[in-house]
Amino acid sequence: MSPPVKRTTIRDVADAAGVSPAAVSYALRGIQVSEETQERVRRVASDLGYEANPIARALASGRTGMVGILGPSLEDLWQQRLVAEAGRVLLAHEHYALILDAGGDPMRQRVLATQLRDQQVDGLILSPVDPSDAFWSELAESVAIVSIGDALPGRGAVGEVLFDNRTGVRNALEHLHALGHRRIAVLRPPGSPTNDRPAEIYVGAEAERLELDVDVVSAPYELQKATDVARTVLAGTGRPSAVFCFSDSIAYGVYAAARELELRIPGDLSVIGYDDHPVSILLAPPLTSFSWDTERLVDVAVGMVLSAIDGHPRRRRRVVIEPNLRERASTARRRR
Amino acid sequence: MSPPVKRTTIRDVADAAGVSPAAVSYALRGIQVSEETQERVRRVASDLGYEANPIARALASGRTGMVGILGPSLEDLWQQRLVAEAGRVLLAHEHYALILDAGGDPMRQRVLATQLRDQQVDGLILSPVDPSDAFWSELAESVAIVSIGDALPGRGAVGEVLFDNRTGVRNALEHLHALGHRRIAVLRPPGSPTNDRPAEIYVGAEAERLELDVDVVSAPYELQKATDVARTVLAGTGRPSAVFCFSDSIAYGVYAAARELELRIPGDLSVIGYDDHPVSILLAPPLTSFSWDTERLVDVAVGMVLSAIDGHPRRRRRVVIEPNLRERASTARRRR
DNA sequence: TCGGTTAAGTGAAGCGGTTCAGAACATCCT
DNA sequence: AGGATGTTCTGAACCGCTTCACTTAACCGA
Repeated sequence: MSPPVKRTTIRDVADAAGVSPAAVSYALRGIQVSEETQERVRRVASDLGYEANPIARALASGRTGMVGILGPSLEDLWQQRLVAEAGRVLLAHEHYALILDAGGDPMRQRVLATQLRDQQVDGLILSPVDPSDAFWSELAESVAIVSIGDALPGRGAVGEVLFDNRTGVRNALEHLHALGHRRIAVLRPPGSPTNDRPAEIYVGAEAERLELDVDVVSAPYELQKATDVARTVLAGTGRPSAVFCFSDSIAYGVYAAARELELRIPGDLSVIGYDDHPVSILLAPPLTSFSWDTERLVDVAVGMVLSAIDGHPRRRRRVVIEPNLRERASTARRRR
Repeated sequence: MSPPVKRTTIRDVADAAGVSPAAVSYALRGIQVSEETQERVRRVASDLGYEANPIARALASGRTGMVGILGPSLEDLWQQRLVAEAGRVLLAHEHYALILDAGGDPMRQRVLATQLRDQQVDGLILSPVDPSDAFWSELAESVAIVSIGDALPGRGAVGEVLFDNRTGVRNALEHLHALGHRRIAVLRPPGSPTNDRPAEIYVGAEAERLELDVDVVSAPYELQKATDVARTVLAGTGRPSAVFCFSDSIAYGVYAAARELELRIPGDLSVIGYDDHPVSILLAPPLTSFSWDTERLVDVAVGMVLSAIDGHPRRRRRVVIEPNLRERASTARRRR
């Protein structure tokens, strides 16, 4: 590897074109020099197969062209989709994605975010973080942050793409209520240690309004662990007749647990997911879930970081994505 | 963003500790200087909250600490898993993953790989590439490459993690043969333009041996497009009674198409996948598939790049992963 | 004709580390 | 005692690009 093939540098191009390195630098970026020189330099550069060294460029310009993407756990299928899509969009805008996941540990998420900042990423896209943690707004001081899913307090983030969780929760619970379900479990991913996530507040409020007996339980994204949690929830006395999961991945765990316990879906148990992952429709039975326009979401989020990086109008933008209940076969009227 | 917070540099630390910048550089990496000085420098550094600038370090040392991971398409669930896992392992070894996907276009894969090399990644992990394309072995001259799935010709790659596709194909076809299937479609991801992928050769040989009527068709990873291809395959005259897919994602497309066409699985159609993605077990019916030890695969692959990067024994290593047929409910005896 | 603009291009100083050659000093061996 | 050897640390030259301040030359209007 890296044999002594001397990389052609900007100086080589400068010499060959009979101009200064500075001129080459300008020419290749199409500024400051005459059309004529630009043309000539470009030709020489391509003849020599010159490609600017991104590292040197980053050091000199202070911009790396990299955007960090940090989600709580890439075990979650939806987040996998999210990062894949984001990487694609970033690349289309000549930026690279540095993708990290916190393995479900909120503390680790902080550490990694700091690391990413120190790694000199130009921007950061954070998929659900704990909005009550001041750490994030502080971090936003030193790097352009776009938050997905949760609003960051203060004037921190340069952009926010939020889910209308309140509506989602309402629709889900109303749907289950209408089907006769009264005892419902809500499985949410592990989040804030303080337990005061907005989602939970919404759940409480709606439960009260609809006079539902709702239990909120934290469940990891990992299929195996989610299954364990679901097993516990479903095996206990006073088993809920319906489960609402804040992630399709978690709902898959419920499916697995239900199978083990020989509970039929939707006969014995109704299940609702969140995210509407493409494969959810292929499950047995197809999963009722909330869908978002993920592509648009990613487009918007990436657009926000990039424009912030380019120093564009700092006006903070907030986009709210509406949930869309896809009713399929995993929910049914409660059997008595 | 990036307010005028002057980063603390190595020089600040040097001044504060009363030594030269060089000494700090050495001390922090634990070489060349006395224990005593190391200790002192470390203390000062942490007091000042000093973190070495990775970009500057990369420029000076010629090593970025980044490893590129390039797969044909992140639409494929298994590849999503692969990169997620690889990113995690790399991070554990203090390296970052630069993840790209070629969107199913082999040509694009070449372009991106070059880009990644120019981006100064220390190593490259390539998930299936066309092994007959000399481009890859040439690229291997200038960067440490580990190839997953296909062998690279020549003494190019520093490592290879191969699937024993021959065995996989044999097992799959024998399994279907034993169930009475004679007319079988094989769906493989889009690969080499020259169509001489080993997998195809194996298929041909096995088909001949077992006297099977096998049709090999190229199908994209994307669920929607895979469904389209599957629809065509299943709707034609002389419809196969079984389909073997070289990726679970593609098998999902078959499921979707079968549903549309009202073909029952496994009643009217047997389906075998490849990769055994965790959710495949939850499908209706659970998908028969080949499983690999993905975690081990990733560990090995990452280990190979890293040791090559560290200039360790250049002996090229080749590991072959054995397939493991997980027989589930998507295959059944052929109805007559 | 001449000062004032403007456009095109140059030189050199960084960016923040790493690393090589050598200085300074102590230690060892004969 | 004196050269050989070793250890610890320093100075300065990079790594390859960007960018600021400045020079040159061309052009302009009065």
